[in-house]
Amino acid sequence: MSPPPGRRRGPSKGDRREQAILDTARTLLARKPLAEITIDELAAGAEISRSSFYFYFDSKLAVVVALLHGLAGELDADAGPWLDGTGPDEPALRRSLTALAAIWRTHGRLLAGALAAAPGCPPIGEWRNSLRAAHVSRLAARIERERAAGLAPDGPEPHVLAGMIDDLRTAAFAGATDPERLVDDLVTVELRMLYGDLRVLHSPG
Amino acid sequence: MSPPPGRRRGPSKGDRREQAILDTARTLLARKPLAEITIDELAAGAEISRSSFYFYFDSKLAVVVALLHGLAGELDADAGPWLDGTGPDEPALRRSLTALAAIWRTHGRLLAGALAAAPGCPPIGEWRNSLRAAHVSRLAARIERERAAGLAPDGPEPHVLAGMIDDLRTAAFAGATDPERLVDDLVTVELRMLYGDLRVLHSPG
DNA sequence: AGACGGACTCGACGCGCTGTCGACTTTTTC
DNA sequence: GAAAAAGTCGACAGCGCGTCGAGTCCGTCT
Repeated sequence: MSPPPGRRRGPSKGDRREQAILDTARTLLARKPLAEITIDELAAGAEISRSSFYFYFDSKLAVVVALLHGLAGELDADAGPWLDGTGPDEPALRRSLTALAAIWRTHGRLLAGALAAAPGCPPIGEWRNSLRAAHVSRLAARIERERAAGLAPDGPEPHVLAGMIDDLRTAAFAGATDPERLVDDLVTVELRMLYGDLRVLHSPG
Repeated sequence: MSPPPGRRRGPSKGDRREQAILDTARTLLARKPLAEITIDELAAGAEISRSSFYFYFDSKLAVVVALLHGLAGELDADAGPWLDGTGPDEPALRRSLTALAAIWRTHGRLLAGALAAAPGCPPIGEWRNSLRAAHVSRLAARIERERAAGLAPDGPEPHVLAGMIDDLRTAAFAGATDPERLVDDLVTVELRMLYGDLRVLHSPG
């Protein structure tokens, strides 16, 4: 065949193998948790020997990192209008959370596995931290704006509150079998966390 | 020495060894995460060989389960007044959370390790689930009472909301280096989740 | 053509940790 | 003081990981 005419350099054999490993990982993850997947299986799926696997990736976790990087962009999808907006803009928040739920639906095992492996695997830990930090700092900025404008009540230091919201999302989605069903409740709860005021309630009498 | 006179049956040699394993586990856990602790170390700490360890426990996780059972009681400490009370009783909630924080301070590594091992280790998973279920159902009952009395606004189905609160606590404490410092913020946030009303806010003008 | 080098492949090895087995010693019991 | 129960251990087998060095394939340069 020799290098195809029109374009120089199609994907080399190695590139295709690397892809095959990634694909196999995705396929396996759809079927079982990360912890139960072995390098043998990954290699077998790509039709190479276990030792050849190491030519492409340093470890199973390195595969996960590669997979994760493919998701980095998607994870903020539709979050902009909410994070940059103002006021208890319920529809914007709902759109943001709906997009997140969709990701958790398709990549739940990957995300759950990554989260579980994060302590004890620096690269994954850093990935998680940087994502979390990005979200937290944007949300914290929003909280500050809202408070300064008198739109939101005082409360926990903005970064702390933002962190709690991020944690709540992660915990909720990680534990959910049906992410989309959580969205409405998450919307309500997050808005309360941000804007909820304890009005003194009418005790009976 | 022979069996001591007054009381029948002091702790047998085996009982003491078992204790020694448990103690070693506690000690090691104070120093490093569960995942980095090996059966060898546990056995060495109790001054027996690795194979003798298996006489006492089936696995490292079985030790964790034993440790966990010792905590089962403490984990509800001081939660009664809050869970059985009524209204946004901030002091009661604070006391409950303060007690929880203290447990996370002393047993954080154990709890974090257990949580990480829960998927993939049925006994630990069950332990976690039963604890969670107990808390969730008591809290959900409280939510129902409050709503029926017109003291709390409507919102997510009580069990779902209670679950979110439980998740939030776990995530927050698991990630914290200083659990006690979280208590005040958690109090604020939980009260908002339960009682927070979105009053329509004065837009400027 | 032929030599070179980089991309790629693999079997064999050593390691660390797990869990089991069977034989042995110690302690308890009657 | 003999039988049973409790406790102890070394040796072994298994699994999954990561490494090493030898070998093949393939395009390039001269």
